[in-house]
Amino acid sequence: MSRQAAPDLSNIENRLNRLRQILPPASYNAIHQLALDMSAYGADKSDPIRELMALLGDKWTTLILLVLYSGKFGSSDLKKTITILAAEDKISRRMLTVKLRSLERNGMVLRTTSADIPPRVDYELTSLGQSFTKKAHQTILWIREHFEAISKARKQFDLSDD
Amino acid sequence: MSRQAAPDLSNIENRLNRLRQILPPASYNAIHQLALDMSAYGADKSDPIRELMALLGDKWTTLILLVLYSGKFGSSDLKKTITILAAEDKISRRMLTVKLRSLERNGMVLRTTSADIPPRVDYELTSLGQSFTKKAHQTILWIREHFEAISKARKQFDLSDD
DNA sequence: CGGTATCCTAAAAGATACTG
DNA sequence: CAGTATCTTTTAGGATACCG
Repeated sequence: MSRQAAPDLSNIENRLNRLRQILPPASYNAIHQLALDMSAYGADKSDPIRELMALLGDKWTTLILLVLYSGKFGSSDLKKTITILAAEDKISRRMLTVKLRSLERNGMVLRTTSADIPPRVDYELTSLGQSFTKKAHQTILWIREHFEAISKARKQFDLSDD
Repeated sequence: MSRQAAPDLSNIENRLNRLRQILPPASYNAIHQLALDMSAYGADKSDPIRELMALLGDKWTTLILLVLYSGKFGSSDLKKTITILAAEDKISRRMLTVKLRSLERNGMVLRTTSADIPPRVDYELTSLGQSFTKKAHQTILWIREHFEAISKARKQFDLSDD
């Protein structure tokens, strides 16, 4: 349970005190550890938690990660494979580059260029990226497993309320 | 390993065939099961996988879920608590409503209104929502645990490239 | 071709005012 | 005060043309 890099402790204490003032004791006790866990979840968009969660939630990143989880890909094959998996919703070259760069910057993807003719660019996951992708995959499998319950809730909501 | 609600099997077969044509056998074999897992990851934005991943990735939903994980909250306390945890970046009433509605529609949140004076509205997680929140929490803890590696990768990237 | 820069559109999030 | 409706701002994503 390493909680390294605990940022700005006095600020956290301050926030915990304010929570204690407004919440009933039961809620406060329940939220105490959570508040510590979330202490890095800040307003700053470049905060790793915010940025990586945003990546997982955007239109393409998760798909890119999952494809790369099956091995090293050249740019062209990567693009084609993603398009097929995404049910023919083509990823633009720009978006592919933008998302790969974010992943590379966060240590998830390794980009290798060869000076051959024609020049070749390959992408693969780092071990960090593989571990991250496993987490994403687990979440997706959870959603698939609960498909039915979710669909049922949607139907109920759409009928009763609107 | 329930894989219920397998959608549009012929379409999946079709896509698998096209993947086999463009990929080297090793990549194709590695991606086979993945392609099945992702077969529901479609262009349709209301697809549960896309929608729920997008929720986890947006600015407020994960925070809302984690707060509600500690119990039932009235709307006002929920708003205050989120603001404190989000380092004083206030959530607007509109965004709180929008995100809670999405969660309610997907079966994650239960909303109860009492006709008292003054009227009171409470939000709490369903058991589905609790399970979903655990997954989100695990991902966040993963990111916290790998904070250092991520920061290091960022510094390296920012130095070398720009 | 792979990547980037520029421009444009669409969607998310915030501000504000209104309703009950 | 809880929620919604409307308007504005910001950002993600796509189209296209250009550079290596």
